[in-house]
Amino acid sequence: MQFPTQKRKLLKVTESTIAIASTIHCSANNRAAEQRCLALLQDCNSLPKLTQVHTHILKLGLQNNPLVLTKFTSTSSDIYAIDYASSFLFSLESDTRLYDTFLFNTIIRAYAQTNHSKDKAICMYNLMLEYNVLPNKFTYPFVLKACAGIGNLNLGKSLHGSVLKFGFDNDVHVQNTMVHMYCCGRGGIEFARKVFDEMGKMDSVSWSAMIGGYARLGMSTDAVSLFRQMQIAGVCPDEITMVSVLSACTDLGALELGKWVESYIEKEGVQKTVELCNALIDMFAKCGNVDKAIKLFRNMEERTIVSWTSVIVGLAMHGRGVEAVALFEEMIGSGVVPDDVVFIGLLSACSHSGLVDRGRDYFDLMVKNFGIVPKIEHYGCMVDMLCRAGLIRDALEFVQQMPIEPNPIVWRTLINACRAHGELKLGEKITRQLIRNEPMHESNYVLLSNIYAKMFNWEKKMRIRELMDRKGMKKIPGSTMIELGNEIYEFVAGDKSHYQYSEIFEMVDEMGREMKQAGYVPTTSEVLLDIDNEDKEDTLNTHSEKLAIAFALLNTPPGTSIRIVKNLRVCSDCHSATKFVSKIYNREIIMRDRNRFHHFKDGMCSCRDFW
DNA sequence: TTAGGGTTAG
Repeated sequence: MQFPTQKRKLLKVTESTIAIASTIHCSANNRAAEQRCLALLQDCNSLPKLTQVHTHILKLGLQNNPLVLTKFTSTSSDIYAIDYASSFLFSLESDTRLYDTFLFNTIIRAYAQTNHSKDKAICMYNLMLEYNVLPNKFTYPFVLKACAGIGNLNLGKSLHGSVLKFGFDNDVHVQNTMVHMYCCGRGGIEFARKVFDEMGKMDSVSWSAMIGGYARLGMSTDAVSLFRQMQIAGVCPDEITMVSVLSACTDLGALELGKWVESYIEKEGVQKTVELCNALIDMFAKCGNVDKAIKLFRNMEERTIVSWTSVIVGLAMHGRGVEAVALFEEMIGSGVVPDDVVFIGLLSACSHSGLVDRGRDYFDLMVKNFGIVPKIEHYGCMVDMLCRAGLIRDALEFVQQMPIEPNPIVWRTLINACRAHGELKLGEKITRQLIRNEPMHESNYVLLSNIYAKMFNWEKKMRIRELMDRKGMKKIPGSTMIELGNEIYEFVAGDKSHYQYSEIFEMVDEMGREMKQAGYVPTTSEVLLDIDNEDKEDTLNTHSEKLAIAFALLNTPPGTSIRIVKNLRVCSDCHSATKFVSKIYNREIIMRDRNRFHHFKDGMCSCRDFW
């Protein structure tokens, strides 16, 4: 952060604005005019109004009036107004008596609330110290919030130092914002926890800040366990706490826990804000009960674009693309203006349901009718859609014609499709190029290794493995979670850590025998190791999905549904095996993988193999 | 005459 540069910028604005002002006759120190301007600013909530008042300020010669300028700054979130006001204030260097804590706080707050100029809040804070204006207990929540938005941990630590120096470390507002700030900085969660643990008295905001921090980072079990501690501590959670807890449930796929949270909300009378309803909808949709999500959505009195998006994305994940499209049309019909995010949901709905032509039409509609500039995510959806439909060459052509640089995610989508649809040479070529550009990303090597496995080229495959070992890279282990009773169990491949492991492995063997009788043929090319066929089958049999399903078959009543959550995409062998299990054992199996839901029933999967 | 925590995305 270069404060002097910032100051120069501010002064530049000042000069041009003074030039405008000097052309107008000024009647300075006009008390009545000041009052009039303040009154106008009171009712100033839009940019056109603000511009009008701006003209008044200049006409009346009030551009040097700190009261007017402070008000002008604080009423607007418009960066132009904030820059304008701060420029004038700091051009008055001759009269530094004007600079007080309140004035700085107002400007710091205004900058902290902007989307892209939070760094200016920090500049103003530095300027404040340079002018020897003392910060007070209100200054730090503003400046820490700005720092949270920037996500700069070192800056945060230095602000923490100032908080201690000025003695505001006992103020609960400052402490809470500090927890929040540390949660937002890369690698800051432990510092956040330290501040949190050392707090004397925590209120619901303190707990929410910490739980929310864990939830955002995907440390969902920590979020849930902290929520339990909050209850033990006797602090009453509010609707904001519940949003974070629900977000953690969503991440874990913990439907039972999510349902418990819902009943807790009802029982405790937690205010059901739009945001809380949205979080509930998202939880139900992503934990496998999209119908419940729809029901909640239909019962909402007020909906936001997030509500619509949550349901559309939910339907997309369940492969109910036609309904997602219908809901999108209903949304447009009801006058809601779509944003870029809802289009990502809509395009992914088309992708997961094989609606290629609809998807292409919506992409055009987005650009032509709604003026949304497609982001890489939208292009990614289109590539994914073409790939799933097996149109690899179309997808490649699409990528080559994209006006923006394809990111590695787009390339990996294409590579995966090449592998799945047997375009192995093309896949190998793209992957080699990708590895040259992104040599330290482990999944690129895994992709190449998978392609060689499919080519039965064990030698090249081994070389990739060795290369990964030399570079110290490891494959992310696949794991599957299952919720049973009040516990969440997690399995990894070949997992023997569970107390029931011998029964689970026996069950897996039994499943294998039954499946073979029913005609199941193991897809051995999915196995990444170079071993003979019999061992390969063995490795496939102990994939985390199969262990979790065996565990569920052992511990749940016959005929009941089984819900499992996989951290990566389900492998094609487990996908095929689960179809057989659903028929043989007469169980509905609902599997969420990294991309979508698979509802297995009677030997079929809802994804219709569009995965 | 000022303050803290939350939701949607391949």
